[in-house]
Amino acid sequence: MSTAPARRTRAPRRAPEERRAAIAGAARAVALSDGLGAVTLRSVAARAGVAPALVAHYADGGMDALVADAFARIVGHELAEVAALVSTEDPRAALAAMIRTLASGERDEVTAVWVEAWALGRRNEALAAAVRAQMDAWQELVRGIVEAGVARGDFRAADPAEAAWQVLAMIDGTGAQGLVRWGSTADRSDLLLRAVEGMLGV
Amino acid sequence: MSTAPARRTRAPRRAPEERRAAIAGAARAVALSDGLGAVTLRSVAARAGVAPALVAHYADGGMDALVADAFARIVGHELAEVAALVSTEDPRAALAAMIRTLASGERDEVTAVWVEAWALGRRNEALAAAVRAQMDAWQELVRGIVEAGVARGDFRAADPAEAAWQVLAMIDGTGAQGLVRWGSTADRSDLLLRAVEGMLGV
DNA sequence: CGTTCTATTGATCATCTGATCAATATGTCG
DNA sequence: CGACATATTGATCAGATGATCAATAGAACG
Repeated sequence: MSTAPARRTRAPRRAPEERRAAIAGAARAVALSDGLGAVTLRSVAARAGVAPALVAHYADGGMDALVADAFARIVGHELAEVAALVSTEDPRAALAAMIRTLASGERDEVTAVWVEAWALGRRNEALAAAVRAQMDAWQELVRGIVEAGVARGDFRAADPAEAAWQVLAMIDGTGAQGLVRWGSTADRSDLLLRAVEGMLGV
Repeated sequence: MSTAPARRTRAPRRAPEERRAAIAGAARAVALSDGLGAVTLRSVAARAGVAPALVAHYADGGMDALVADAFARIVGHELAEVAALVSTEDPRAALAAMIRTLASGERDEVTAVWVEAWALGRRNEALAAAVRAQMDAWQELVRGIVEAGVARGDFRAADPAEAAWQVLAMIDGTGAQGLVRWGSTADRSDLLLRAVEGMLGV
């Protein structure tokens, strides 16, 4: 039965920056597949093919910082993706494209990361700071869309900054609900798009 | 310095149902003050003034079930409170009162419990079931208000059931954001009320 | 080749988790 | 008062967590 405890061969020696990046990438992968709460010294080490002590060695601010970094990388990547998707479109189409992408159901892992970040952020100050930063970045993106829409007369919003927060709250709330309720996919995007367009007076 | 490890006197013998209720109450208290994730065998035992083994003895479905029960009690209590607050008012006032209450900032602990429940619900099926049940109950309450408002001509909503989900998503999303962003209180209620009234065409 | 630097590791620690079980203490009933 | 039923407990287990430190191994350089 070869109950071999999966002996690991010694990891090849790497330049510190390279190893650091590999570990950060492993943390990101663990967070996406098993959740932010599963980002532990040992799980990250296993994913990176490295001894747990090495992860501790490179995690300067402790595991809290590594978790915060994994969150920032995941969400930052998603933001960049959506920003690229949205940049060329006119405001209404951009809003619809963004919502369709975010609620498509393939992003459940990212949504779960967001929800876990809000929860864990209460006990992990580094994570809380990262969450605030990413929320600000998202709000900026949405505000830009709203402002463009208002300028064009497509949207109606007295305060685009406030409207952006409202849109994000709607997106996040729907996503959180979907985590426990609708298994994976779903056409939550319709529900969501109608609500947001209602809020923006489309 | 009396580093006395706080020796506990033996807990007085109680009727099983009474003890069961006391333990459930302790779990509720721990969840409210330290979060759902802090509801552990030992923390609940300490709060109840009882040996950890006794908590395990009375937690029939394991700690998962105890956590789910604590969640259901907390959220169910809040629902009953809000339902009572809202029952006599006309729809517009009821909606405003509900939102003012929920976003008042004194409910941050309950909001945190919701967010943690969404996160933990992915690994705790009993909790996930409780979350679904409470979401349904809330949706029913909101739907009632929306329907009354539509009947009266105060609100405009093609599908009150869908509108209720949208209102809840907005409330939940705003609450989740507030957990990490705005320290405790805040006049999120204004932001929230304006958004919801916009959605309902007030 | 031999030396040096350092990336990597195994071992270990203290602490936490949920859980089980025999032993004990307490209340009740005959 | 004595015996029974059972609520309660201490001890203990296996597993997981973050973290530290001396020892090791590998590569680069003289």
